[in-house]
Amino acid sequence: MHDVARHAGVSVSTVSYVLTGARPISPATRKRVLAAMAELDYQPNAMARGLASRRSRILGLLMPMDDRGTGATETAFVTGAAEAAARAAHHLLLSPIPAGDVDALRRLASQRILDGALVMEVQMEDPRVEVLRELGVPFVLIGRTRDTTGVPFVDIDFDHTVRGAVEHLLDLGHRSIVFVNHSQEALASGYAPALRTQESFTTVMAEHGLEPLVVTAEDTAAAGRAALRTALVQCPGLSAVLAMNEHALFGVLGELALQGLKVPDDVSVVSMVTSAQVADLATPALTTMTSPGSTLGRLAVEVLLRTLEGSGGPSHQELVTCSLEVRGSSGHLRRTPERTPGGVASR
Amino acid sequence: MHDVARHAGVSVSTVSYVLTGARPISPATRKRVLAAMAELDYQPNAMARGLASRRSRILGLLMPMDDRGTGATETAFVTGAAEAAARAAHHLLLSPIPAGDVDALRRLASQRILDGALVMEVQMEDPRVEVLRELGVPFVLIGRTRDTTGVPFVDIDFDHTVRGAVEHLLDLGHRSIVFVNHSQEALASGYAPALRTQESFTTVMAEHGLEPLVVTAEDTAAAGRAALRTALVQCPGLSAVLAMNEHALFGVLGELALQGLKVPDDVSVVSMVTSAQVADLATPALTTMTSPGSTLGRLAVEVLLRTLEGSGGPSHQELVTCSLEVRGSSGHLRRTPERTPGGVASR
DNA sequence: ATGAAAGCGCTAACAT
DNA sequence: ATGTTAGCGCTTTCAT
Repeated sequence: MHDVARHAGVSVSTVSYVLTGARPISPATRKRVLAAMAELDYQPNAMARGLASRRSRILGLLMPMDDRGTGATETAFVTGAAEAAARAAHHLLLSPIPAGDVDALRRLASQRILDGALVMEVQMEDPRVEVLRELGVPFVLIGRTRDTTGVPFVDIDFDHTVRGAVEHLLDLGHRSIVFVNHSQEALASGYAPALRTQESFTTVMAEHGLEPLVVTAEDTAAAGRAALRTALVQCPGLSAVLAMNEHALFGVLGELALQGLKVPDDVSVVSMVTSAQVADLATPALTTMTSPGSTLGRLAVEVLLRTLEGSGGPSHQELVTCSLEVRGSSGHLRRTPERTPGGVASR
Repeated sequence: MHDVARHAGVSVSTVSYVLTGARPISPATRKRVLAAMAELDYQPNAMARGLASRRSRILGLLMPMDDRGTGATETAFVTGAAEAAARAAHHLLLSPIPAGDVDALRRLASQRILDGALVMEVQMEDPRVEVLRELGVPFVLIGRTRDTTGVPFVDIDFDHTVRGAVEHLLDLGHRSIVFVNHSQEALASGYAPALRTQESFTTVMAEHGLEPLVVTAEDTAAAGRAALRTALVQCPGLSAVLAMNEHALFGVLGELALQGLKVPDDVSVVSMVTSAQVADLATPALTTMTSPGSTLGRLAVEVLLRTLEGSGGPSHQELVTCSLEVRGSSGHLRRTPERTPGGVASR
């Protein structure tokens, strides 16, 4: 920077000010400085800037890496966030700290390496909120806690998503709908998307005077197969599956085929918060409430950066909707076949 | 840090030295300093350390986010790398810079924010190698270029992977094997895994005196379906599919079902460099050459950190194998049915 | 509109 | 084994 200043015949502070834009510089000198920078291939040292300005230009992406958070939907968040950060000349620091490891987060946040944080895999009661607040690290949740007063977040509108899916199935004439959710443990641990969708499902079904059948499953195909068998026992007349668990859903599809039940002729299937990529893997392709993809990540970064700028205003809260994309896995209710519970469909 | 020093009755440099371990400290004073740190909840300022030591303790994860690089296998790399970095008290900075954007990489590397870089989505001729070398940023490739002399890397042993898969199919009696690869464009752009596996496949088949049938497909189910139809036209007696393209493979599976061909009774299927998670999505579950998961990412970080420590030695190069996991999608050759090319199997 | 200089919070010589 | 101090390369008052 010293060299650039000499090269342009100005002081170092002037060079700094054309870099930061923190005070007006005459067009003439600015041009000379810029030229000198280009000439010398000058790039400001990030650590020095960070130390002097107390702004690292680094955003933390708090992404617990339990395998649940690792689908195509989450990857899209990351992609969106990374690109938005890059556009704003910021960096993204990926931290795999588990949601419950308060000490590790405290250590990270105390290092003053982050200007702000994006919190993924948010739980209903998430201890990270309190830690970040206490340590004065601005943050935006990708997801939301149970109590969202004063907490900035962007999240999927799960209620809207469930309603869209259920109404699609109702429109097709289905009345016996089973909801395949994540595992009991996921629910117990406060995994918000599972809890919220389940509650919405119960509510919506009740609104239509229908019985809300719910089964839970680990995120594996085997668990999905078992879940479908359970569902068929509890409701032999089952004509539609609504899933909040992609991995289990592929097991459900396999089990349906095994039982001789055709999709969508015998059973309609809708997968919620699912990417087009994943929808495409099944045959027929899955009707989905399509996850917002990179939008959510981008949005989160934009909200966070706005918070860092000025603000003081009310914390930004925003719900993004999933949109219904009808593919081959859902269709009109055809018939209500007699079925042997838990066995092969009678012919 | 000043406060900690006073609290412990020592100088700031002593505090610094217990932090860095750069010179011996008597057990007694070290204990006092540590106690003072704990007492005051002291955490060293990362920017200040970075500036003074010229070591940011940040590793760059250069991960171009074209959608190809976004499967479960790549996610596992990231997980492994993140955890290894955390264990070594380092951070991971996620950069989505495309492999071809030399300027953006130059800008990033010149900021001296990275102690080193992990390079993902490596191309056969990758311009990033030259840039990083020129700017003096140590790096390890996850993948490898065509010419690997003097370039540190960790990669999958694709030749071993292809041999394992082909030999499994040969053992089962299959002779008519089609290789479903990534798209023509991916090959043309120098996507190394696609090029290497295809070459190995051709070689191995030739070694056994067999015709190497190869079809390419975009990473979509639709392309996979089309690819299978093409393959059946070119080789109606086809009894096995070997895939290097997960997305297309699910299309292949769908098309096989449509054509009335059962897996594995009529056609055996093996997917290469595939995670158990993805293998499980299909019914029956896919026989795979299972990708090394988080190992590769962890290894890359360890190699990079070792390079940063001392080094000077020969650049570390390591190939990790995929191991055969036989699931339900592969079985003994049963028969060679007469088939109507491109149509439904005759019965 | 520009310059001079005092830090930012550490590390690492150079001391003893 | 510990202390003293000069930077690290910037930003940002306080000047003019």
